Amino acid sequence: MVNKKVVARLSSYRTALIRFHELGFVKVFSDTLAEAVGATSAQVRKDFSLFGISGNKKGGYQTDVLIEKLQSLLGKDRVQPVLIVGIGNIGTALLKYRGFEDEGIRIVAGFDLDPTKVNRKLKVPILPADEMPDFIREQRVTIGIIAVPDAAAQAVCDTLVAAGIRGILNFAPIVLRAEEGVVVNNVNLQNELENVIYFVNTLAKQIKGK
Amino acid sequence: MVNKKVVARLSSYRTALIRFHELGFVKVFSDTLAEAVGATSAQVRKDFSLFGISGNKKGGYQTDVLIEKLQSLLGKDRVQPVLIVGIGNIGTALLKYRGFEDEGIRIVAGFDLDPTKVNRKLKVPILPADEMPDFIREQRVTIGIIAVPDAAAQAVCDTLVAAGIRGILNFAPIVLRAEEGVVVNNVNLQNELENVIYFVNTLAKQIKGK
DNA sequence: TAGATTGTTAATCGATTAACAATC
DNA sequence: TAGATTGTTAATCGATTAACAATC
Repeated sequence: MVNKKVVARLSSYRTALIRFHELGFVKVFSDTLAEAVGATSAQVRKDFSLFGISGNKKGGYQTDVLIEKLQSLLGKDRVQPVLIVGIGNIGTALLKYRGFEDEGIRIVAGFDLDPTKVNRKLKVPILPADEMPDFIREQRVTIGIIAVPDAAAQAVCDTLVAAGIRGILNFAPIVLRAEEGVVVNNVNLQNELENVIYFVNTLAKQIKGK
Repeated sequence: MVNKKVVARLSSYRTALIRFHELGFVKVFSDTLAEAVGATSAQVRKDFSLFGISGNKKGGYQTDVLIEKLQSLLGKDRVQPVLIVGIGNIGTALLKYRGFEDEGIRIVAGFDLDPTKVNRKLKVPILPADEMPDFIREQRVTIGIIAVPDAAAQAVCDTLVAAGIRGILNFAPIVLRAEEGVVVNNVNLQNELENVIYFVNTLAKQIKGK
């Protein structure tokens, strides 16, 4: 069954493979790939078989063919327009991040309630929040990033979905409710950091306890 | 067994509980909490029992007591010093993010190779990369955030660990190798977005296919 | 008390890994 | 051919959920 975790691994395989390809590898074994992404070779083969990707018995996988297949699975064969709501710290960082463009992800606009942030002349324009629904409909954008304060996040989510957004990457630390058929992925940086802190402290205690 | 996922849920419970507390809730049921974080009530109770947190049969959990316990588990009872390596887009966003301070996370310094980014006069100073090891040792920092380009990430990781860092939040899209006892959490924003794109595209195809 | 909720055990579900036949 | 690697099935492992006795 295809779930979030499997697709995340596909992304990792892809990143690693591109690196291998740049290093001149023409073929790659499940073993090598597994090592690069921190998985097992069985898992690599299992994942591939799930998507009908096959290699050569004894010969491994042909790097370029494999990359091609992953590209297509991950929608890299065409440009994916994405918009960002909330031009604060995170929103700005993502807006400026040059790496997306190479990866077929195009940030098409930013939106913010604060009129002083609006700037239509930028290559990626920052527009007033109330222009969002029309923009989404006209440009047929289906993916959005929410980087607003948590109190505003659900309302933004509702507006996005009503206008036609089908997938959301959410940085606000709340569980967004959206209708069936809308994909929501959450990134909670504070929790991630807390997680690290927890394990560092627990390990430190364990060592002391010995 | 305590794993990353359980601790991530503790963080979510905590966030939700603080919200409940602000709304004046004196007690909360496993049911209510589950709903707020998108889990099941059985899971909430299971998680709590794992950490020896108990409530009152019939009476649920006392909000303030519960928050207190989670705070202590998650290391919120003291300030956690954290440093950031790589003052690019993400690094800058995290450096500026005001929310950490309220959460007991103090960004104590940023580090970058680029001398034009160095600025010792800021409240959170940005220092040259080569001062990192001494800084870590002198200030006894144990948590670091890596926000450098992927080609530099492993070297930065090695330097951090050698100087005494025990936990890393890594934004570079590679698997970092670190000795046993060092905690590494990865945040791969590109993969997260790719994930959303994948499912949006697959769902769209499914609907068309019908 | 009767009803509701916890805490925990057992059952289920899902994901990962081991193993090995097929085969290049 | 002999050796190595894939592709897949079965076994294992771990996490989630269901269920229910205890009890407030």
